Amino acid sequence: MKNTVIVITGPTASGKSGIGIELAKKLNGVVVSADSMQIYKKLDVGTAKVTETEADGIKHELIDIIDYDKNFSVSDYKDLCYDKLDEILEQGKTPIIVGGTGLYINAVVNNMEFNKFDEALENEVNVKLEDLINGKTQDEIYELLYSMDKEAALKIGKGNGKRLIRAIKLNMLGVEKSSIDEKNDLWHKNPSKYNFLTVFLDMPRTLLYDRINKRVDIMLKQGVLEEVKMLYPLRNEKLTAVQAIGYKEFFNYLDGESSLEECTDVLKQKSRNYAKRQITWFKKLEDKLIVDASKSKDEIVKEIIDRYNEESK
RNA sequence: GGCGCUAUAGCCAAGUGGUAAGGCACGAGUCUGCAAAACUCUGAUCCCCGGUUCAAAUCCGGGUGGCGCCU
Repeated sequence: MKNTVIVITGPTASGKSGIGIELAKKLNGVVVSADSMQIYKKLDVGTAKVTETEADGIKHELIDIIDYDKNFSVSDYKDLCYDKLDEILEQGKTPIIVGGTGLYINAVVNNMEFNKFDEALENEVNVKLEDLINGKTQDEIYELLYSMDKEAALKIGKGNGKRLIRAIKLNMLGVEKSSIDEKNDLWHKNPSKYNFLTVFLDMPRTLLYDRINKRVDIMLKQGVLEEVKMLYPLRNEKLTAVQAIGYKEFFNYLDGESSLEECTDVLKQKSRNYAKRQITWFKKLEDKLIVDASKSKDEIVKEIIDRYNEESK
């Protein structure tokens, strides 16, 4: 019989962390984070990491696993996550995945399979790709992909440079993106060795936006700016951590171009925008338990545990 | 009280006679290795009334609201 793994998702500020901890207390659980920014060390306040007090003795995995000047990918995440799940299950504990990164959740829940490439080959391709793309306009890059893999180009569209380049790279590595897409629909559930109980914490949009705004104010009081200053020297590097919401919005303030208040408003705005994108993602998850996150923590936890007991019978 | 300026989508805003640019927000959505990223889609007949004209957001008169100045 498959082990049941609880997955708590929801937009930023919907209360995921707190629910995860409560569940872990009741189910002898360990929290496994599914957050593309909390994996970075030292980005604490801005990414709303759980504090030691909040964790209250509950172990959290896949947080602080990498330096912020390094890059990381979904594929890495999925492998690490499955390892952790096994480790926790072996100890007879309950793994509880908690996080808001849609792609990461999807990779785990739908057991997405990523191609493995030889590292040397990949490095070689990276260099060639650089030459190939250098100086080209986006339209030209689109044409290039169109000549290699028409279907993929049409699907991605002219505007999305990032994905066009990725598809070209895949092609150079000997894989047609369009053929992968055919085989592995992003939303197709590949069976995995786990039974996932996916929970989506939902609440009225206005309430959520209000909570987000308030949380930003709290982050400021907790000293995000210190972390912003730490990241500031790296602002022009191509690093994942630099794009985290909660930091880049204050770079203009440090440059002296905007006031602190203006930057704070921008951050609130960006956080709200992000929450909306997250919701779009989670709405599409299959077989999920939708819980009204504006209810009390106890009620929410009870609802989830009832369902959990039912599923793990 | 007088004089001047102004009134375009939720907000900012272009357009000064031929039938409403753009940006942001909101909403909807895409997503297979940077994903807290990147990208796509979606909205108004132009404050009100009257006039001039084949034709007005665009000109004229009046009204109303806002802004500024003056006494």
